[in-house]
Amino acid sequence: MARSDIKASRSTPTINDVAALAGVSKKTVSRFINNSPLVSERLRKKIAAAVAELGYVPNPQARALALRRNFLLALLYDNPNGQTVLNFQKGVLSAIRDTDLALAVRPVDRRSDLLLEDIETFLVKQRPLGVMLLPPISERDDIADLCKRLEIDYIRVGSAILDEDSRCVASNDREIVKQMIGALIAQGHKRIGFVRGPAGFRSPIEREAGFHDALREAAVKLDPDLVVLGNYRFDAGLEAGRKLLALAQRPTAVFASNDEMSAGVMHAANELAVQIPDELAVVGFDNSATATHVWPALSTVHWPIEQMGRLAAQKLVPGFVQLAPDAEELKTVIISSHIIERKSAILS
Amino acid sequence: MARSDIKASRSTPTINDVAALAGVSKKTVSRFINNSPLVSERLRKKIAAAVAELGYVPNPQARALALRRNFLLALLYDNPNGQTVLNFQKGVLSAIRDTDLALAVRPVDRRSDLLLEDIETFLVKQRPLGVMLLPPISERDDIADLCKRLEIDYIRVGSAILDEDSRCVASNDREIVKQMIGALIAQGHKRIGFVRGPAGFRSPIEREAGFHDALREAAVKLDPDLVVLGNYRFDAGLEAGRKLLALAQRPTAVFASNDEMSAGVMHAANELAVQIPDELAVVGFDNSATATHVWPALSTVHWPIEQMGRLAAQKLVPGFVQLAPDAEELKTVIISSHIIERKSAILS
DNA sequence: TTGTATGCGTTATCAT
DNA sequence: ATGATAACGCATACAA
Repeated sequence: MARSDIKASRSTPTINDVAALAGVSKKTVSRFINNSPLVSERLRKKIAAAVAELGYVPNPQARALALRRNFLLALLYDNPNGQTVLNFQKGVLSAIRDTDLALAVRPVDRRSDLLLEDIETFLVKQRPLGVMLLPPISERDDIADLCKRLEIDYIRVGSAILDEDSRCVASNDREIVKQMIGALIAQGHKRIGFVRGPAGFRSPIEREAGFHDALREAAVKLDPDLVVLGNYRFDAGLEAGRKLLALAQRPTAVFASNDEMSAGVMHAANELAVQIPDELAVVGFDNSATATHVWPALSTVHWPIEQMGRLAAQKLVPGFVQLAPDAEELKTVIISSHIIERKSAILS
Repeated sequence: MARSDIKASRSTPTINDVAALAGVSKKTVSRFINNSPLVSERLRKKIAAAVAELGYVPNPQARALALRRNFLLALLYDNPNGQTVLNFQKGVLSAIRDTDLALAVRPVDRRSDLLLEDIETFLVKQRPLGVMLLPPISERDDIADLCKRLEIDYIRVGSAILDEDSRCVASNDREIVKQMIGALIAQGHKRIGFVRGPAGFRSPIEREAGFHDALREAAVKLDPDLVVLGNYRFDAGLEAGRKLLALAQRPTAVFASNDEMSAGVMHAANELAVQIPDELAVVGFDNSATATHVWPALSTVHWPIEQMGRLAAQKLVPGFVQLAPDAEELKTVIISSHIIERKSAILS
């Protein structure tokens, strides 16, 4: 091995070893590593050979110290639907696969008084290249401002455009819900129940707006009794279903603002032996695993959260993604959802 | 502000600033930071005051460089059930909350030829304090050996003890499945279908062993037709259910090795209008979200994967966990599952 | 118990 | 285009 005549570096080779073997300075090797154009083709080759021979891998900790920045993407969320986090995470990871980047996940508590301090501590410590904010905390301007102050890039993810285009990834919830409700109306439904998401957040608002849009467009009048509040959890869906099915004039269809609540609505129907979809059509939103597990399988909106994760990562660190998407793609802000028809509601 | 008379450090304060303000050397501050006993009470107070005044936070990147070790826990997994990863992750995060530690997640592909190189590259780059291996890759000795060679602590998580006590966290799958099947037998079931997990892994083996144990103990003879192979996914459960229900002598109960497959079995029953639990009792394993979403709600084994995550983190970095568990607790290896009775099978 | 000098592996500055 | 030298912020070895 030629290694021995260099420096007897038993441990992992450093930039110095590469420089010595290639007969150049550290800085030149550094330039090579960072793809600087300021390296002649001749030296480039020599260095490449040295790197290969030594099996040199740049030390990210040292780079982090020198650059005051870690090769890390951070994912901040406040415990929304577990599937949401997981699927988003999956998208991010697929984007940074074969990359020097790592993903750090960080759950936070939006109800804590120390939320901002918490996040600041985390960001100051980890100094990630960028931060991805999942709903509902993506809606908070103070968190975005904090990132700006700390000079850390961020992407806000949501059901609507929450920031300038380069800083956000969104889905078209309002439009797709309008389409879904429209499909229900086209099937003859006139009394459509709507199980809303929790108050104070954007996605429930967007989805409800789509509901209203559809009714308005079809000139179906809104019965306030048919709109009930939920919190995106199964039990809320169950309660809402019971309430809706106890109405003197039952709805013939119910849209729940996410799949988990849809499952609750279906349970309520099962309790009363109300047949789905014959006596009650049920549709949801997310297309989570639950959607296929319930019986009958749930007709729902496919929320492209995984793709949103991939896009978020790509927009955050365009230079790093392997399959460098073309500039056009990086300008994308909205990823469209689509409707999936299964058995819980006939839509076409 | 006294800050100005120190060094006009506009940016984030470093250990030097603290040393200057407290009138001590860097090293003493370093000792203070690392809770060294070699610091007098007098200096300790002065330094604490300086730290507080400056709002000093040690730079983890610098520490990482000096210590050749990152303040990071890594979670390695090969795409098992999404819920599993998520719940485990949740447990880990709850353990390292309010800690300097961060969690990096890393999915790998166990079928790739480059699996080991992939993991090595990741570990060499990130240099985490420790790595947690989820099943099924936790079962691979070559990965454990790699960690040893790289001198990175690891914890193997599984359905059985896979390594020395200090290096693993396990659940008692065999025992709990035996109990579950026993409960079914006690309810009078004699023909019990068993949907197995994928071949080549440990958890399916353990769970099937529990099944056999129970039959043997109750002197119920095993009908090979009642054991069918699955792969932990919904479709496999559906297929298995169809197969079992097509048998001349139908089973009166079915155990599926995870909830997702149980949901599939329930679909098969629904297709044939076989009533659950009256005509067919169905039980699962995991107690995932799906278990409550299906109708009737699934009686299942609660697999304490979140607690396992917490314990894994605690065992990996006992010095870091906030709520320092007593030594006794850290010796724990097996976290017991328990049975949850819902509506899909009467168990008591 | 406390301090000094040096190292960790990289990048930035400013020469040449 | 290339290189010498000084950061980056902390920890370790060794003195005192």
